Amino acid sequence: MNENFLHKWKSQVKKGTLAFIALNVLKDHEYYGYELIEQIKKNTRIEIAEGTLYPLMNRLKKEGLVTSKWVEQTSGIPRKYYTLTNTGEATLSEMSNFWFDLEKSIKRIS
Amino acid sequence: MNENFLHKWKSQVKKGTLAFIALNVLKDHEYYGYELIEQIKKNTRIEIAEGTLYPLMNRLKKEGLVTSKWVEQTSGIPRKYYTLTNTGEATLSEMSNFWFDLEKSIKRIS
DNA sequence: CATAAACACATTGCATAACTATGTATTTTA
DNA sequence: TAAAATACATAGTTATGCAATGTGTTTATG
Repeated sequence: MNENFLHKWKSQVKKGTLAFIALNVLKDHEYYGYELIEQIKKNTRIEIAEGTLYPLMNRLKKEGLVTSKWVEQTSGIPRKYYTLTNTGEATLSEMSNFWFDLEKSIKRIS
Repeated sequence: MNENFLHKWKSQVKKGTLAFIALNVLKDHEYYGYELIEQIKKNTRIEIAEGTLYPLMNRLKKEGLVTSKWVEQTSGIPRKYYTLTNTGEATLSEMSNFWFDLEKSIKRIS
């Protein structure tokens, strides 16, 4: 029923949500980009395209919410690991407040 | 803490969410635009600018999720009332599934 | 009584972010 | 030896929230 609208809508809902999810996953563990995609898929069944994740992580880095470091591998391509900063943790906390308020509001009307 | 990022982020989260909220509010009651803004504010504390709501309702109408009818007032400007269509109800139901799945996923990682 | 605020509709232009497509390069599997 | 998986990245398209602006009516207020 209105498959096209639903498809577009789901993509719109991901705006902002993906940043929130990525920060949450990085909260208690550091991951490199490709691994983050897998972790998010495993934990939330949400599939993030690489073309979505890498620009997202660059934005989060630019905003000072995460830092990154290159880690050379004994074999293969070096991996870029992301860690939450203090600002990142504080910001995530505020994001959680907003998110759970929104949840409650939506439960109230649905 | 990163007030600017938070501001932008909240605006991004609203993308898609506002359509979901508007449809939910229209589920058991028909409202006109200006009234919808008030109802949403009252029930969710979320403030939608008029420049956000009117284009949103036009999109929902174009997608066939709502219909609208002008109602003349004995005094004052005529009001445009919105009603959910059958397609709108069915689509809202699918949106709810996606939303509550997303909620659960985020609870799992936060 | 005049003026501001609230009511009620609408559009334009900007900023942001997800997604598709594409690209590079290495390693593993079939 | 070719394909798939790993691992990074960017460019262009598309959708939507929001500020600014516009029109016109009704109600409150000083």
